[in-house]
Amino acid sequence: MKDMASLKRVDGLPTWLLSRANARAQAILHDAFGRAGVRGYHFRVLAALEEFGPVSQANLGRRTGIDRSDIVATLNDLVVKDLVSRAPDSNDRRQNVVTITRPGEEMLRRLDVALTEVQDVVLEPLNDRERATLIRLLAKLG
Amino acid sequence: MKDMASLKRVDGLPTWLLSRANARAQAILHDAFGRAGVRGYHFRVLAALEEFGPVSQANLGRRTGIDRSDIVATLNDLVVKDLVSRAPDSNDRRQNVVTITRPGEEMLRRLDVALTEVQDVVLEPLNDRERATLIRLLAKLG
DNA sequence: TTATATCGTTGGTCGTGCCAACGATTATGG
DNA sequence: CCATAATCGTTGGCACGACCAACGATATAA
Repeated sequence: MKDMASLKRVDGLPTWLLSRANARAQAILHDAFGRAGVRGYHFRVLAALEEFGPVSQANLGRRTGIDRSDIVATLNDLVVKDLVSRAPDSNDRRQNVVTITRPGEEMLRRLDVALTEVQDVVLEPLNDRERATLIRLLAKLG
Repeated sequence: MKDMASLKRVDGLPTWLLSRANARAQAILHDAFGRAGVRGYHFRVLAALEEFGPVSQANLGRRTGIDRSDIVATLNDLVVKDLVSRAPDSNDRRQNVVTITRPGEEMLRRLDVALTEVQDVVLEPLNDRERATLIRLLAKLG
């Protein structure tokens, strides 16, 4: 959202504050990811692949919380960019085995750096104590 | 998002916690609004109309932070539901004058109740002190 | 009066998140 | 052993919030 002259009716409401804060955070994140040529889904899939090793698409979906159908599209992108390889599973011909490639791992490292920087930009208005408190409360809220 | 077995790489990151907490909050809100037959845009437009009185669509967009083109679609819905009336401005024939109707005001009152309840559901995991702190920190973050 | 600005509107795009259904394959239970 | 059920990848769709470009009509400025 560009900007707005805050409505009395929503101003200060937790749901509103959450959506504003999140919008700002996601904008910064989206920007950083965009500079690396990826979106959130790409990162999550790469992260899951590196954390769990080669897995089927269905399992990838379960571990990332991304719908099977969206996993397909995300993998299509990643395969084209050679960040991931997709091969039929010889033990179960229903499944594919998805593996992160070397370029994929390198991309992930770059994204890690970007991600860390983003956190700092997002939390910039808060001091260390406030940051810790916010994280604790948000985690409780989850 | 249905659920997921949290990735090490994102777990605990402010951007992630914010997005999770917001997703939960918006799901609850979306649900409550849905039961009343409206979406977020509808509420924001009604709220702005009641707060500022009859205004043009462009001004409605500025005050709500909603794009002009989306205002058009939102008003189309609201007009059909008789929650709002749209008439050409006789002083400036480029503009329309948008006014909230009686049914619109009644709807707004119902939405107010729902909105208040939603806040409580969203904040349910926190005690009063924590709620105040969260609100303060989120506002700072905005 | 000519140029510029604003208005409503149409018709897109994007990202995230869903859901239904299909053919292919594998597992399960009578 | 065979029928039924479950799972897989995939296609194609929808919702929602957010944004953008461009149009004709109208109004304001230089």
